[in-house]
Amino acid sequence: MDNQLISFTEENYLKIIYLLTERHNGNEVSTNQLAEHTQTKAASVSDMLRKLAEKNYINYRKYQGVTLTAAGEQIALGVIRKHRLWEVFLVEKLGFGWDEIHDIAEQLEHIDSKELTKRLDNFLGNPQFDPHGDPIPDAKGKMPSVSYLKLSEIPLNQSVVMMGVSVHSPAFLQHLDKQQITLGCDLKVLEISDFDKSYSILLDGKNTIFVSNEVAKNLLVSIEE
Amino acid sequence: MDNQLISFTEENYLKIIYLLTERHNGNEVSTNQLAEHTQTKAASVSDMLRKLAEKNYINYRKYQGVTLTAAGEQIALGVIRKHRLWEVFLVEKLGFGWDEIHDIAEQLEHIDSKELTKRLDNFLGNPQFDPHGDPIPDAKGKMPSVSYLKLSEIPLNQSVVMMGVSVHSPAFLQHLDKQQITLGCDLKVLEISDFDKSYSILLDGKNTIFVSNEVAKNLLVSIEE
DNA sequence: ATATATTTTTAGATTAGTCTAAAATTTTGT
DNA sequence: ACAAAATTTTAGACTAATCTAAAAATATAT
Repeated sequence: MDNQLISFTEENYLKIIYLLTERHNGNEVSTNQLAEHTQTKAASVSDMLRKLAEKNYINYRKYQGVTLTAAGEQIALGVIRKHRLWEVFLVEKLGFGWDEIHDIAEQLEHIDSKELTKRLDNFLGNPQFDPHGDPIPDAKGKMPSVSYLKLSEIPLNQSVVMMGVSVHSPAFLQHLDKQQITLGCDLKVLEISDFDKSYSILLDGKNTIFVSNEVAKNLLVSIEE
Repeated sequence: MDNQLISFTEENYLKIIYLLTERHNGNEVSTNQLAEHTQTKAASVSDMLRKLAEKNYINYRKYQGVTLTAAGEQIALGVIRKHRLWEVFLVEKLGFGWDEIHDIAEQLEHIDSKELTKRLDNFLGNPQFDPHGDPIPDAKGKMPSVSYLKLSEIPLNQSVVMMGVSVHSPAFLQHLDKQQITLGCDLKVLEISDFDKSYSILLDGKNTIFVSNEVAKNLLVSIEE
């Protein structure tokens, strides 16, 4: 519709490069990492990197990994914007669980229509965050600023609000559902076991729940003002 | 998601074969017709027909055109169902005009998730017709029965209700908008000009409007009970 | 520091979907 | 009915995205 210059596949690579670069605090992304996340082989990734570099979407020095150029980042942010808006739609309007939406949003993120994205954004009330707490870039690609901390870095007895998750696997999200841990809930770490580093947590000031260290590391929270 | 056996492109061919067969009252669709509607060349269509026939989605006798098998029809109906449901979404929920939605729905119709389609259908109130008046097949592929007549076939002074359009081009739909002809409005043909076969029509019992024969042929109506 | 292991790139193939040009078949007009 | 016109299919080629296997570059470990 709006643009035939970039393929579905190229969009995917740029999105993944963006997300992995972010995860690595701006450091280059390697060929093997991309192969893993694109579900292809390293050889295929190399080919695609050559192509994306030719189109000036990435900075690529052979054997040294890649980062996005400004042009590539804009495309990635557009895809991520659509992905996260559709996730809001799926949860808020269609009643999907946060563990069920990723694969559908992976498809919807490639629908090409500026007007659709704009109207969808409005229909949803211009949300700033998706159902996993991830920030939604605006139409110009600007991300809402976030400063989440891992629950595992919070001192004992400090009340915090649950803001997001750093893992999106259905298994993890379903585990949180079972424990009634949801975005916006109140958490206070009462104790960390010497034995297995598991956490005793006061949930919403009412119930005490127990979570593993693995869970605590992947809960993103912020301190109440 | 639900099925990787059929490509985006194959789905498109099956959908187009369905719609053209319907338009020709069940008669075979020719290679050239398909080439025109798929925006490809006849040679490409021949290749694809061989492939679709191998997969038993179409009945294909060389040089004789094609019809869908039961399997092919089910796939086509699924795509058409999604296309029309998304069109309802775009108009009813996002406020698009009926002239703006086709190209977006062409993309959305290939999103693969049974659960999404089911929830979308519910969210929209299980509509039976899309914004152009076309019937929406149900989850099993059953079409609501329709018996529309062309306005050009209706006797003078017979009141009818506007039910659909047989052309979906933005230009035609915008023309109807300008004349305030919308689905559900009341139409009565007062006179047909001997000179140019243009129609004088009483709209909603209030205003007299004039439409060309070309327009009258593409307005689908039904007689009020 | 250099041999070994790992990672990345290149070379050469494959598949899906498309194309042009030419051959085959069907339709049409007299 | 048959020559000319139109349609459809086949043959051979191209592009995008992928693969395996082998070569090249980089990283690691004693």
